[in-house]
Amino acid sequence: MNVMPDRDSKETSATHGAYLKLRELILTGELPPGDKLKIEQLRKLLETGASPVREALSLLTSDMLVERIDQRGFRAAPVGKANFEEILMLRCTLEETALRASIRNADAEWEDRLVLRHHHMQRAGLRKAPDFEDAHKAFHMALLDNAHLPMLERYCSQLYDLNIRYRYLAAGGPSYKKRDIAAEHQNILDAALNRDADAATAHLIDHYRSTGEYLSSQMDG
Amino acid sequence: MNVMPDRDSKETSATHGAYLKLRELILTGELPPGDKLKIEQLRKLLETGASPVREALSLLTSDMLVERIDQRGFRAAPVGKANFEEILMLRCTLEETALRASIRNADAEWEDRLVLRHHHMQRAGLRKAPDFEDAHKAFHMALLDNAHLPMLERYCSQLYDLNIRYRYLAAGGPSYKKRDIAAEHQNILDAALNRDADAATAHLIDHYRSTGEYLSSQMDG
DNA sequence: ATGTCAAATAATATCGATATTTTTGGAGAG
DNA sequence: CTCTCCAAAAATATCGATATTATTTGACAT
Repeated sequence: MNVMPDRDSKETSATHGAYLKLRELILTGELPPGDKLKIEQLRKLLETGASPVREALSLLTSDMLVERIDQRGFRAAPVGKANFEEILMLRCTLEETALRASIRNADAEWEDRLVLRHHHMQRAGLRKAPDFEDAHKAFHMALLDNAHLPMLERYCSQLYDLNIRYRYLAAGGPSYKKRDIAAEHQNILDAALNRDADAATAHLIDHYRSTGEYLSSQMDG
Repeated sequence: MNVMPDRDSKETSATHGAYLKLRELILTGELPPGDKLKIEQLRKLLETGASPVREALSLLTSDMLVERIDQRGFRAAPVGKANFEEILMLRCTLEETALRASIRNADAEWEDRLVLRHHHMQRAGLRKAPDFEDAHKAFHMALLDNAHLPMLERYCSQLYDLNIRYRYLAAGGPSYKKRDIAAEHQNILDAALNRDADAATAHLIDHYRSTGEYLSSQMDG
């Protein structure tokens, strides 16, 4: 009658599962940019039907990680220097807007959230934990989420993910230079807690520009 | 060698057809905000199968016109004053960025395109043609497309569509005050042709803010 | 009356199979 | 030897049906 004693705590949807798995594969470069994504091949890889795979791919086009060519299937989104630089530029513009709005709405709960996220990120970083990537994103998104601007947050989250992809492609992993990144994060955090919007955005943008230049130099030119 | 006297502009895909039709229905308010979008109901309305409907709805979530609730189907995205104001703010920020980049790349071909789009929009407006809406969007997008920043263009296009929706919801049609809108468009065009980025963005933002305030006043508060 | 629970109903998510379309490979003509 | 065209193969898009999950209904006890 039924299949398994399934643990109800988790998300039980073939489509959503396929979405998360495919997203991971594309972000890490295991499905390389420009590659044709054949339904049958993915169906076997993810051990599910064709319908969930198709829907997951459709959802990934929203995130600009997959391109859909009508009547000709799907492919992993291509990469390039121009694309990378557009992402960098948009992140600077949009995250500055979001961060300033967040600081404008600053309150005690937000500060608590920031401190906590920062702490978790530090812990994960020191232990080289595999969830450092998640903690890093959580900290950055926490900086922005007090703006209460859901569409802007969505854009920033999308762009963040697209940027992760370039990090993996450039370095083969999340092991980009961790030297003074801790200090940069600390500067952003301190400025945000001081509610100094100018300093916070300056530090944030410097943070992006410096890692951006490092990645950009590694690309083709 | 070739196929048929069939125009290549014709899109032969049930999914894409359903996408265009559903998009239209949501933008014009025929499928009202918050409404549950039942597959079976849409399947009959669009005279197609369930798979194309599902995929079209998935694609519309990218455009933020449809919300997907896992295991509980789809619904037309809700509306609200906060949402409208976020759209307005994002449009001002993003279109300013794009317009400045467009002007930075200004050349003769772009100027020609602008003049042409503006002319077509005027013609359609005077004749109250039903394609004024399309011509209006084409003019506004032409202002931005010389930036050669595809993601930014995509965001602007999405936000433009979301704004159309509020116009229809507020007025029951595209008949918002046409009084001095022609003059506003002329000002934007002239400034762009003069490659005066400051003036062009100022006029563009004024244009959005004034129609924005009109719509905002009509909403709930 | 009212709140709870289980059966009935309705809708979604998924599967397997088929129809269409694109791509591939090779034979024949120039 | 190259190009064109047609048949074979592969892949996509779509359909119809089923299994799963959410929602409603109504009986029953409090």
